[in-house]
Parts: sequence; C-alpha cells; structure tokens
Amino acid sequence: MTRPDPRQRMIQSAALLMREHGVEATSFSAVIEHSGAPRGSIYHHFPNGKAELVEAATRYAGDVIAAGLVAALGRSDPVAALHGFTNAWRATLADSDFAAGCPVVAATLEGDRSPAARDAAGGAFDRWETLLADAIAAHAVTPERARSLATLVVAAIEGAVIVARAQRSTDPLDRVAGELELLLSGTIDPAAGGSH
Amino acid sequence: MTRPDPRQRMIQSAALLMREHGVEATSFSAVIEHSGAPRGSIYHHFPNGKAELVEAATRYAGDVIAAGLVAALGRSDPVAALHGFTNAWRATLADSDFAAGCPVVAATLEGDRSPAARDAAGGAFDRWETLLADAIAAHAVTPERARSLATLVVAAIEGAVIVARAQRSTDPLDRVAGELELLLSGTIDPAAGGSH
DNA sequence: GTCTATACGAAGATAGAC
DNA sequence: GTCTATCTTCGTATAGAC
Repeated sequence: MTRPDPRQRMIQSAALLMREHGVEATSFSAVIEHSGAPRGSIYHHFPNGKAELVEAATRYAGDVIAAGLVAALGRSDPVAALHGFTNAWRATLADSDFAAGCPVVAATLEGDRSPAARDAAGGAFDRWETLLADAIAAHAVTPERARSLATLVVAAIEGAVIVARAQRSTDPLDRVAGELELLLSGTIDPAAGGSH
Repeated sequence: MTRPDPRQRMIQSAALLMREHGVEATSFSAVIEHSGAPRGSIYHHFPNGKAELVEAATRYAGDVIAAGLVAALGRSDPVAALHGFTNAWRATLADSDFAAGCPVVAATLEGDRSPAARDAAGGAFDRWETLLADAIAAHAVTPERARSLATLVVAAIEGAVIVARAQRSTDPLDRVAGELELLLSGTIDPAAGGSH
C-alpha cells in the first residue's frame, strides 16, 4: 500500500471536487488543498494546465465506473448488477447530503471550454453502454435492442441522480431503478447467457 | 408584440446562456451582452445579485417547459406528447451543435452556491413529473405506476440529452426515445382517458 | 432606471530560484 | 520536483452622479 504519487492524488481529488461543485468551481487551489499535493508542481504534472487535469479526472472517473460495471456484470446477471449500481448511487447521494453527482456529467456540461474532457466523457458513456449492452445481449436479446436498453439504463440513472440532487431525496432514483429493473427483467431471458 | 422589459430579457438570456455554458460561466457581462440590457440596472432589477438572477432563470425555464408539456399533453396522448418532446430536444441539440442542454439541470449541478436555484430546479422536475404522471394515470394505470413511469421519462430524457452532448450525436436520444415510447405504449391503455 | 468608476477577491498561468 | 512571487484577466458587488 504505497502512497500514490501527487499527480494521481490530484486527479482523484479533481474528480471528487468536480462531481460536487462542477468543473468551473474546481480550482487548482481547491485541488491542492484537497489532495495535499505540493503547490509548485501543478504545471509540472499538467503542462497544459487545468484542461489537462479535468480531462485526466474525467478519464479516471470513467475508468473507475467502468471497472465497477465489469466487476458487477461478471458476478451477476444484468438485473442484479443494475440493482447494485443504483444502491451505490443511493449511498453516494445520502453520504454527501445530495451534493455528489457524476464527474463525467459535470465534464459534459461544462465541456465547451474543455473539448478534450467532453470527448473523454463521451467515450466513458460509450464504454458503459457497450459493457451493459454486451451483458444484456447475452440473455437472448438482439444486439440492437440490447444497445438501446443499455443507453436507456445509463441515461436514466444519470438523469435520476440529477433529479435526486435537485429534490434532495433518493425517491426519484428509487422510482427509476424500479422501472428499469422491471423493464430489464421482463425483457431478458434469465436462462440464457448464464456463466454465473 | 411589445418588447419585453429588461428584467425579463435578462432572465431569458441567463437561461439560454446557462443551458450552454453552465451557471458559473454565465456572467453578468455575458447576460448584458446577450440581452442588450443596460449595464447599470443589474442590481436594480436583481438586488440579491447573481443568485437571484439564476433562480429567476431556473424558474422561468421550468415554467416554459411545463407550459410545453401542458400543451402537448392537452392535444395528444402521452406517447405522442413524448414523441414531440424528444423531437424538440433533437432540434435543440442539432441547432446548437450539441452545445445546448437543459437550464434546470445546469442549476442543479452548480446548485451548491445557489440553494434557491437548486430548489427551483427540484420544483420544476416535480411539476413535470406530476403533469406526466397525471396524463399517464388517465390511461388505466395506477397512480403509483404512473408516477414512477413519469419520473423515468423525465430522468431518461435529461440523461439522454447529456449523453448526446458528450457524444455529439442524437443517436443516444433516439435510442432512449424509442425505448420510452415502446414502454409507455405497452403499458398504458390507449382507449382510456381519451378526451382528445 | 441607468450611467461610470471602482473596490475587492480569485482564478489561471508564467518566471526564476532552489 | 517543488517553491515563491507575480502578471493578467475576470468575476461580483458597491458608490454615487445623472
């Protein structure tokens, strides 16, 4: 358990701050303070400045969530994995008093000044969709249908997290999760695809 | 067709700028320039400064979309109304080169410094959900189910718009719209509720 | 209601020492 | 790799004249 290098800590801190306060409000000062990284080395680690940090943080967040998806889909069927994911979001919302959202969404919304970060966000969404779509397609669903179901799941959960933050309640997420699980369990064939 | 007063023009401009650049990047200078409103009267019209402007813009955007929902649901069934709405979003995305999103979402994400705006966003989401839920419940669906379907629709569309912006493509929105229409048309009873 | 001028702070970024 | 100092720009907000 070696301590991660400053660069990595800054990236993690940036992702955490972005998901709570947005990209614009995630200043270098805030990242320095949160990560405990040395002040003087920002432009050593990120020569292109903030745009580079934001892009790296977006990519990092995308990777973390993708890894979670891979793990969840590897040990259970899509419906159970979805259930676990919405549970994790519930915990994140409650633990942060509804301040924390998704860093990838933050990068998308303020992406007009960081095209690279926005593209990284688009790539992250695509990877999540593909992971989900492949898992769904393994259960006797056509690839096209699996893809549109996967997009719906990703979009609906991201949207539900936003509504939940605005209303300071997990109820919207609960309702969305219920509908998604109902739809998914009614569409896929539980018998197929089971390598579990 | 009288020209709206400066205050109203500033509110509209703020909403337009917020949906493209976010709350933080919507500066007074930008609002002044976009609206053509007089510089010196900002704090005359908005004594509480930017927080007040952002709250007003969020409320305004919520009202505009709610009015659109009322109109669409008044002249057609929920499925057709949904179709019209996603079409409108497609146009907004394409016309803005995928820069424009939803001002209410923007207010939610950067709502840690404008609690009033965030609350207005939560209220807007709730009204949209209620409008949709009532319309769905009129078609032989239980109120609880109608509510969760309505939340899913709102969340999924907002999420799809975000994914579409990140990927600079309307495809995600197309897939989500297709799934939502399929789900909705398969759940509601077209014969019921028809005052059309 | 609208103007100009200005105070004040914070942000991103650069330069040069160590 | 990390430090400090500094430049520049831009933001919100206020004061006081018209």
